[in-house]
Amino acid sequence: MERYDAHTIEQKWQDEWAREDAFAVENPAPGSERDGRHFYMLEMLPYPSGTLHMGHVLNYTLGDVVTHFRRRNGYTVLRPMGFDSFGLPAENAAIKEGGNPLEITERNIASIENQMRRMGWAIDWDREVSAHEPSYYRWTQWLFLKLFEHGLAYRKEAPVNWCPNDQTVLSNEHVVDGRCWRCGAVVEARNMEQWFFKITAYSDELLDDLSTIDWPERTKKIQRQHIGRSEGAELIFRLDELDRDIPVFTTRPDTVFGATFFVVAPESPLVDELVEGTDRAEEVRAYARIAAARPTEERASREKTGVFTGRHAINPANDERIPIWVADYVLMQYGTGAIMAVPAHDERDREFAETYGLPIVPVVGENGTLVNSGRFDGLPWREGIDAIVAWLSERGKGKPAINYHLRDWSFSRQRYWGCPIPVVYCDDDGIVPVPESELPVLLPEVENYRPKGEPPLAQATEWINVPCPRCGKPARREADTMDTFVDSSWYFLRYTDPHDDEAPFERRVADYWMPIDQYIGGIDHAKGHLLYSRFFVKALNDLGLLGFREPFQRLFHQGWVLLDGKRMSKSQGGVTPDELIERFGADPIRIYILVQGPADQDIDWTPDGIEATVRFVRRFWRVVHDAAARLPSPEGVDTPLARKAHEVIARVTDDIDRRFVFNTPISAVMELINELSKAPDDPAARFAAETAVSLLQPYVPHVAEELWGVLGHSRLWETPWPQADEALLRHETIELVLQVNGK
RNA sequence: GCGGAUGUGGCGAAACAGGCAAACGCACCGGUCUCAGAAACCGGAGGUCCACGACCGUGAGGGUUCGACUCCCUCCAUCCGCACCA
Repeated sequence: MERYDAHTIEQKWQDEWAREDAFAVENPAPGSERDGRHFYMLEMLPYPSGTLHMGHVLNYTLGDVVTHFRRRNGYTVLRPMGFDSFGLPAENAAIKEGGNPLEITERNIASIENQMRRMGWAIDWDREVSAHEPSYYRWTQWLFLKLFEHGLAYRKEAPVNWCPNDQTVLSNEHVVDGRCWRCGAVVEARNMEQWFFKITAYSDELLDDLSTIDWPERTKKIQRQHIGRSEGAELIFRLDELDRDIPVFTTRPDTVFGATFFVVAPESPLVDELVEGTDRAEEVRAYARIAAARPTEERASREKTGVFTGRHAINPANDERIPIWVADYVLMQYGTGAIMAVPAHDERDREFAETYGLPIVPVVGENGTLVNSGRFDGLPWREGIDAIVAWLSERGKGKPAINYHLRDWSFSRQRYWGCPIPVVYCDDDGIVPVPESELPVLLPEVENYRPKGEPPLAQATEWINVPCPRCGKPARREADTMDTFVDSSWYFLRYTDPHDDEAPFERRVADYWMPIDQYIGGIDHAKGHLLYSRFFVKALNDLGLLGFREPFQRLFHQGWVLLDGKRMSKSQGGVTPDELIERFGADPIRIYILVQGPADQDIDWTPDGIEATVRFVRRFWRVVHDAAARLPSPEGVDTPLARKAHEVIARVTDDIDRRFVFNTPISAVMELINELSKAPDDPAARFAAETAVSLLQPYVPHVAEELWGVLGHSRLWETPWPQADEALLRHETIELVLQVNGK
């Protein structure tokens, strides 16, 4: 028996799989129907920082086990890989260390690819794509143009987060406690023209279709909460002095009789209109300017402030004149940017009313019925909602309405390393799309990646100055680039048809593979990537480019790998996958990362654990070699060891297939190995060894393949999955448990 | 404040549809082998006690049941998400 040498074995089989292109799959011939024997397995694609980390190892090993399991159960499995290769980190590295983002990115990709091969993951490398390659982002631009054409991408002025130190706009995710995540400077609010995708056009559908997909309930909850649909009414408040109506949204129209004042958001255009030409104009405008500039985080944490405008509105329910205030606790982005304040029944309104001495009139009594509400007194407040809306509606002063928290997706970034937005600004023609035939708009080389009050691309004078595609007069290209989440909102479609140079993908092919049967990735993408991708698929479906409306049929979130209680989202000293492969080999790492506990739960990285796994693999190696020296087991032999083997087949299969758990199968095979080592003379010894090797192959494909050869077989990676014999699953004796008084 | 998840030996965990709690593994203890150590192998182990056995044990308390880690109710603790959304 040779010594178990992970590196030799792993290299040997990785070379073999690469030579055979063992995990590549063909696209269907025209006319093929999706037949239920096809499986699209996908894990979220990595961002190419310098190296993989243990979280990646868990993510992709999980997907790998599923891939092998499905393949050996007769499925054709599409399991591609690519890189989310645009984005800030490469650009920042270039600013900091010199070099350019392209070189840094491509160096990192090469390094990660190498690590992925060394992990032995069964990937179809023929379909590899990277977001920064012109052959990919050409189609990102093409899809943008389609969305623009249909009004789903648009440009408007909106408040953004501005870092005065880095001289750039930050996404909401990059503002931490009101500060820039990189330099720590306090972020300012600024109004800027930005590009948006009209994701809000799909609010209801994004909400409703959650019931059609097999996702963890907590993820659906996060999306539901993020979309934040609330039903209520729009009520009209009359402003006699200006001969004008102001609508407000409320979820509690039953409390309208208690609306004792009215509040407008500081950034509302209404503010100017209200105070124009009055003696309060200066004071109110000064307040509004300061309050509006304050970041939302700060606004929420400090005491509410406000100022009286001198104007009054008419409460539509009781015709009372109520004062109009401007206050920082009212948000412009939600509803109409103005509210009716009901201090008796809303905490925020109460706080404000108490601070400024405004009247508080209760309109819902202790028993939940309406009071001080005229003809509606005595009605339970829930019934009051419909009754009052109907009554106001008859008088033209209100109607039922629905509001959402979800806002349109701002996707323009004032940074360099991203997909150029293919439009040109012309003085005469306005925003002009770049003609399809001129795609891709290539990202040009620039001198300096650091933005200085304008995006780096604005410095690329030769690139930015072009004739208008429509009239030919001098015009300028868009200098903003796209958020990287745009790239990752459709990559799974490109995988289905990665070499297509006529279209982003052929609809027939995309429809064949999609939707993804099993998607695996972190829950941190619950309301970002996972929502954006759903929006993209729905929009592209509406454009006739796809035949389905949800991208990810089943979703699973792996847990985090923790070191000293902290997430290993970065490579950490001593425990990078590279170093671990070098010390222990890929197979022990693969098994370790899954045996620790349920895959959707966080696991602690411990050095002891990996040592134990190495010991187990050596033991596995030895016990199987011993069994290989035995005579082949007779077909259908019925011994305790044979029955154990069949029981373990049934358990492992059920665990992976139905339960989607990956730790207990390893325990089950360990039990089988233990029993085999205790009963080496059992006639089923060889069968038990074959079963153990076969069942463990998805976890440790290299050593399993080698041992399969030792047992006299070949090509385990395409050998059908073992079947449990029902006859041998029955226990020969029935245990009769008698209990008396529960004992 | 709103929403969600989790709580089982010294540790990671298992027990899937209510049926012998702690499988499998770590750490630990003992033994074999060895000059010695490592490795490997064999064995032990929830707690308490009058120890052949008995009792207690799944965050706490109650309930349903012949029987509860599992189902129901009330708490407690920890973690996560959202949060001036009218």
